[in-house]
Amino acid sequence: MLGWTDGGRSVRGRSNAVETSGMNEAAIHTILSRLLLGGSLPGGMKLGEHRLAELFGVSRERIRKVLHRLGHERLLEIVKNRGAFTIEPDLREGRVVYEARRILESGMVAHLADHLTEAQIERLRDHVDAEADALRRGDQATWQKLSAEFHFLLAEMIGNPIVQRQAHELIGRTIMLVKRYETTLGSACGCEEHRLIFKALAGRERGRAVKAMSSHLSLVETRLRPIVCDDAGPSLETLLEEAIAAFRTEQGEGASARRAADAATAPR
Amino acid sequence: MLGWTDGGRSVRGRSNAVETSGMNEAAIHTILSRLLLGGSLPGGMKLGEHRLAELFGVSRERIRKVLHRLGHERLLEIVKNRGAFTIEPDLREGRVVYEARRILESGMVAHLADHLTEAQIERLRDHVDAEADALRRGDQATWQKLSAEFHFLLAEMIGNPIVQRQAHELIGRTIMLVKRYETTLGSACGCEEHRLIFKALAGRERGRAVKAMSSHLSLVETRLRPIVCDDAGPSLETLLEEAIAAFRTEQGEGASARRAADAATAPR
DNA sequence: GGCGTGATTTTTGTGCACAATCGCTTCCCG
DNA sequence: CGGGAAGCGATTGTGCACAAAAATCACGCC
Repeated sequence: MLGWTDGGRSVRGRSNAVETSGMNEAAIHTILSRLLLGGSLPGGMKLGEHRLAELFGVSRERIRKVLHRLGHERLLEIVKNRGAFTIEPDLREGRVVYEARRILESGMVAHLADHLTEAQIERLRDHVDAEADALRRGDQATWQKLSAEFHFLLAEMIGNPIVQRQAHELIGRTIMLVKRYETTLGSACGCEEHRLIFKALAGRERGRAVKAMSSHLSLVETRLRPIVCDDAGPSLETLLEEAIAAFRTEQGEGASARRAADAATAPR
Repeated sequence: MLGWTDGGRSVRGRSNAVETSGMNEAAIHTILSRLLLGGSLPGGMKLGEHRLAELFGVSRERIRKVLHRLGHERLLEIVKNRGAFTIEPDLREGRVVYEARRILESGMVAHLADHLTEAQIERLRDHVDAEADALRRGDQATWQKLSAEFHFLLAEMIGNPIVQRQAHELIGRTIMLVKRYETTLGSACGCEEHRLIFKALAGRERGRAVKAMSSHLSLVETRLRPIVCDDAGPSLETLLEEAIAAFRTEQGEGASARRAADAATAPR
C-alpha cells in the first residue's frame, strides 16, 4: 500500500559458497525473522556478519543491511563495533509487551464490535471452531498455530494496514516469549477464551469483548513461567539450513500459505 | 532500554564541503525526521543522495543509510533504483492514520482511566489549563504545540515504551497531515475536547474517556480539508539550513527541551 | 509535427579494501 | 603469584570505485 518497493531483485550472487546462493535480501530477512521469532536460538547469541554471509552465500554487505534492519525492528540487538546479538526476552519485557497488547487489542476489539460484517463473523466462528477441533484432536502444533492466527485474523479484519502492522509486531514478540517460556499445560484454557471473545464480538457487545480480550491476554501472560531453558540446542548452521530449506520449498509451491509467512515476518 | 547503542560517534568527516560537517548519523536522522514531520516540503519531492551528502557535508553512504532508515520508518518512500521521495499524505491515508489513532488511543485512555495516579492527573490538569491559556491569549503557535503534546503526554503516562513508540509514530504522522491540510479556523474547539477527555480520566470514567477520545480524534479528522496547497515554498537547501541551524542551537544549550525533540524523531 | 528508439548522463546499488575498535592473550613488573 | 598494560587477532565500520539501472535528450522515422 504505502511504503517502499523492494521487489525481488534478480540474483547475481557470485557466491564463493556451494552455489546455495541466489538468496535475495527480502528472503534473508524473512528467514532470519522467522528464526528469531520462532525462539529457537538462545538469547545473547552472536550473529557474525561473515559467518552469515557464508551461510547464505551472499556478500557481507547484504547480510549487514538485513542485520541492521532487524535491529531496527528490535528483533536483534545491534551493538556498535560488536555486532548483532539475539535478544534475551526476559519476563520483564514480557510484561511490557502484554500490556501493550492489552491496550492495542482492546482498542481493536472495541472497533471490531462496531464494524464486523456478517461474513467476518462467520470466518471468526470457523476459526474458533478449527481451534477447538485441533485441540480436541490433541494436535498441539496446529492448535498453537491457529491460536496465534486468531489474533492475526482480528488485526487483519480491521482493514487498517497501520494497526495491522503494529499488532503483528506485538504478536510476533509474544510468540517469541511463549515459545521460550511456555508451560506445557495451560493450553487447554486458551481456546475457550478465544471463543468468549468471539461470542462478544458476534453479539456486538463492545464492553464484553474488550473485557474478554483483556483478561485473555492477562491470563496468557500469567502462564509464562520463568523457565531457565538453556536449550543450547542445535547449532546455528543446522537451524539456518532447516529454515532455508523450509523457505525454499514453501517458495517453490504456489503462493498458497504465503500470507502466514508474511504474517510471521511482520510485513511492512 | 532494549535496543541498540548508537552513541554519538566521533566526527571524522573529511568534508569537501564548507566544514559545516561534523554531523553524525543520529543528528542527520533527527533533522530530516523533523523536516519531514514538519510538513514543510511538498509531497513527491526527490531527495537525492549526492545532494544531501553535500548539504550535510558527509559521505554519500552516511546519507544513504539514514535515507533507508527513514524509508523503513515510512517517512520517505524509497523506490528501488530511483531514490527517496517525500510522501504525499493524501486524505485517504489520513483516514487510516486517524482510525489507527482512535483504536490505539482508545485503548490508552481505557488503561489510563484505571491506572492514573493523582500526580499524573494534576499534571494533565496543568497541561489542559496551559492549552486553554495559550488559546485565550491567541497564541496560535504555542497552542498548536501544546495540543499535540497533550497526546504525547498521555502516551508517556502509560509508562510503556512500546505503546509510547507506537503512539509517537501515529501522532507524528498526524501532525504532518494537519500541517498540510489544516483549516485555519477550527482550532478553537480542540481545547474543550481535551478538557473533556481530561475530566473523564480524572473521574476515572473509562467509558466516557474512551468516547471522548474517539470523538475528539474523529472531529480533528473532520477538520482536515482537501486543500491543494502547492506551496512550492523555499528550496530544500534553505529549509535544511534552517533546520540544521535550529538543531545546532538547540544542541548547544543544555538538554532542556530535549524531550520534545526526541518525541518528534520517534525515539527508539 | 508527433512519436518511438537509441545513446548519454545522472543516480543508485554493490563489492572491496582499508581503517578503527573491541575482546583477549600474553608479558612484564610489583 | 597477582594485577595491569600493551600487543594481537578478529570483527565491524566506512570510504571509494565501479557496475547497473533509470531518466533524459537527441535524432530519425512515420
